[in-house]
Amino acid sequence: MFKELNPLLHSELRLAVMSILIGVESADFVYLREQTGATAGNLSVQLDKLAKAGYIGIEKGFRGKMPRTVCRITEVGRDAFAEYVDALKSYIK
Amino acid sequence: MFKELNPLLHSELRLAVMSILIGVESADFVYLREQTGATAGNLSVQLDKLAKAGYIGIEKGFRGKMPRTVCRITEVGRDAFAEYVDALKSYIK
DNA sequence: TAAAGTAGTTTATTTTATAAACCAAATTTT
DNA sequence: AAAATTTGGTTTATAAAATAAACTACTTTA
Repeated sequence: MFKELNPLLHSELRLAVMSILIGVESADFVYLREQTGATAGNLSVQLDKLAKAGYIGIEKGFRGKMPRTVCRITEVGRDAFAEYVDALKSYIK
Repeated sequence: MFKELNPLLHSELRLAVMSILIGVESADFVYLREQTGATAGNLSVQLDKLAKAGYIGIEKGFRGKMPRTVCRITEVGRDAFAEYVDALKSYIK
């Protein structure tokens, strides 16, 4: 009757991050923080979880002299997101 | 950009319960437990939360000699569900 | 009448989310 | 050129949530 909701994606902030990343080539930490309105600490933790699941890739580098964290969705992440959206539909229609 | 997800509805079990109740006149505890696959303890706790928020009404009575708990969605619950679904769309499309 | 089943509730444990505190380097102010 | 502030984060502590396990109360069956 109801499909299971991937608990990693069933979280407001992680879902927002994935929602942004699915629509862009890449996005950096500051952009994600601004768009989601999350605190840096919370964002840092949630990005780690997504990365550990292989849903996103994280590259740490520098823009000039300042550190810069760039995130990108992976194919695995894209699939998981699609499946999550599909599962959601069993609840909302 | 992203609408806030009502945390009371952003829970797999509570969402499943609301999803069932929105489509029927009423449903009893056992039916909800069977349809959702939840444990009785978990269901009991989550129904309480929905009731305290005024999203569902709970009537306790008897069917013959056995206790029977009947749940029904309220107008407030219906509205909250609709708003939640609308908010979700800001993440998944 | 003892054992097992039904319909739940309460309590305890685990997991999760979030905020607060912190760090290192860069930039700005005085 | 120190001192203070800002930037870009991470780590740690706390609060909240989900879940399971244990329990209660009553009923049915053997």
